[in-house]
Amino acid sequence: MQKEGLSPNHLKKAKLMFFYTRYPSSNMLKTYFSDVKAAGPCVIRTPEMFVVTPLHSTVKWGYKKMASNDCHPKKEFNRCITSQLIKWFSNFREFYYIQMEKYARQAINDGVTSTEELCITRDCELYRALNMHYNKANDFEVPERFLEVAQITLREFFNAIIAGKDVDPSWKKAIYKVICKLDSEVPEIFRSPNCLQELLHE
DNA sequence: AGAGCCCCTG
DNA sequence: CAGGGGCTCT
Repeated sequence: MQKEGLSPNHLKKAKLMFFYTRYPSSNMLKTYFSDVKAAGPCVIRTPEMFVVTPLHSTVKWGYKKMASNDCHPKKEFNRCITSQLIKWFSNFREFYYIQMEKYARQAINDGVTSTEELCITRDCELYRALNMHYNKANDFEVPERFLEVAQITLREFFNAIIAGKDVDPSWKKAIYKVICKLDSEVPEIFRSPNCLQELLHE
């Protein structure tokens, strides 16, 4: 019997999925986490349902109105789950990009001048940091494609910094725009509720 | 309005 | 990772 809400295993699964997709759509997430269920009616603790006093923000009033017109605990639950998954990937990206920038600056400080010198291999420091974060148990075979994307990302940061683009507060936006195009298909196995067992035991 | 993303915090 | 504010786009 699967417990309600997102479990530690779901988190682990999400992290492995990050190796394929950095920017999953909410619809995609819904299909890959369709096994997440609500335990029962009205157990969902969303901000909408907590709002009782209209003494504060108008935004909360809007939520309350929404809840009264459309009070479907199930839908509220799914909405909540989806946004939590979206949040997870947002956090994943944050870590990812922070590592990339750090490593790129470090390379520059170390005297690297050519982007050709920056390669992501399975034994390099950056890869180990990423693997430690998304695949801590190291029981999953990280797809080669991820290494390519990571390398592209690293070089993107490197070139931007070398070109002095980091003086612009929003200089990373351009990089994000490039990276979001590099998502690959997530293997079908991930749709299975028991994908972790299937993935890690082969 | 609502969904998302990012940034900064804790 | 979760919270919360700010900004964008639909």
